[in-house]
Amino acid sequence: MADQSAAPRRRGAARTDELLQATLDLAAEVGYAGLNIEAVARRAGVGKHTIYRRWPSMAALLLDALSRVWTTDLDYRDTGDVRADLREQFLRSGPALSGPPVGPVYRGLIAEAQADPALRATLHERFLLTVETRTLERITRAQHTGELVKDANLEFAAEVLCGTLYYRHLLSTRVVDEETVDQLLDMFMAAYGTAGRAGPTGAG
Amino acid sequence: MADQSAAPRRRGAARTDELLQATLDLAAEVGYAGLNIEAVARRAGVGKHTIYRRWPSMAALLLDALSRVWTTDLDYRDTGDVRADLREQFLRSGPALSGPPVGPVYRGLIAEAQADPALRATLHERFLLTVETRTLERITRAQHTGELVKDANLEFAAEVLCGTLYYRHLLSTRVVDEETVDQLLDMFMAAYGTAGRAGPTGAG
DNA sequence: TCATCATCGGCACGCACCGTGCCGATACTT
DNA sequence: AAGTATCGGCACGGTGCGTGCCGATGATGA
Repeated sequence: MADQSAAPRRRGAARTDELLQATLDLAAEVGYAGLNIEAVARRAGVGKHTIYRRWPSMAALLLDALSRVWTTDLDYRDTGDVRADLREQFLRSGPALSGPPVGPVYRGLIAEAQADPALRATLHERFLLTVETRTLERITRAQHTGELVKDANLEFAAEVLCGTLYYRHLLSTRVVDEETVDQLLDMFMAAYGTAGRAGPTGAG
Repeated sequence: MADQSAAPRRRGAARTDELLQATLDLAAEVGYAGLNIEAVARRAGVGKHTIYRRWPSMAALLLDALSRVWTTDLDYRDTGDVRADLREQFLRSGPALSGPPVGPVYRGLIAEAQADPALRATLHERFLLTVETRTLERITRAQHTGELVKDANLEFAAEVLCGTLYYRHLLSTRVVDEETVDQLLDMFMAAYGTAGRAGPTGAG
């Protein structure tokens, strides 16, 4: 409208990128409520067909939009101190997960997933499970270096770590702050850490 | 229609009960998808006004409907063995939480809560927090009897226990089975239990 | 007993969004 | 330059929302 010289009506992949960006922008502005296909089309100055040609549903669009910004360097650092590395990652991912545009999009997907088991599976596989896997990789290395006990079920431990944070973020009204993360890591290290207990080669 | 002698058009509180029951029945049949005010009205043979006069929104109706069946004796037993009592309760509440009619109603509330922060707070306060509080009470008694260490942050421990189960039930595609509960309790007891470590009055 | 009145079920409305079909215009392809 | 796929715009039927109006029905009090 204001500047039509900047809108040469892109096509194909270029339009796809613009649509994903428009979805994220709209989500950041209006939240999940008010986030629907017609709104995205209006926002992007696009016919609804242009969206439906690319994604079969709002959920599919949200999945791609989330992928676009969920490249948040999810890889844990490895300083040799597993607790410090987990702490840094948890504190960093908190605002990223709750704030715009990820928060509203994530909430939208969770909402729609409640009525769609297939979407729930996809959401779990493409995002929740990825976070768990990254966490599992990091704590597995810590197990190899002796920071964590040998016989721990780390797969489940990773689920508890991530699950607790997701529970806070998405289901409760609490915030994930430093105190939360420290308490979570206290519990984690008390359950699985080798410090302050009989070592793997020690007595008992 | 089929038998009008059994439908003497109740009023007031009696109708309210019938509407809540109809909501639960419908939720059990069609799940969260297809659960809306018009469907409840049709199912109950009722005008929409009769529902709107009682509840301002679908979410409010679902909250009351959930309260109606969420009286599932949530009180933990106290056999003196905190792990066994938690195990029993977790295994019992699993099917109750996932299956009909609680599961679909719960999913519906979670879905709507994603677009409504006030509903999210109400949901957390009236249901999630209640479960956490019951758990906290039970493990606090265990702390007093010496089953759990003195300096543990049990409030957070209760959140982790419940949060992990809710994460499984509502966000992941995994099931909460005996193995899950046992792993969760392994972690819990390893982190907070007094068995197998220096006792509160012992050395260290 | 009978009049009164709040509540009831039924119907219809405007609104919004869904997913689809059609149209002429526009940007790429050959 | 000709051909073609994609584009934006518009309109449609369908569905659920929340509200208003209607006559009927069940409770209430004179």
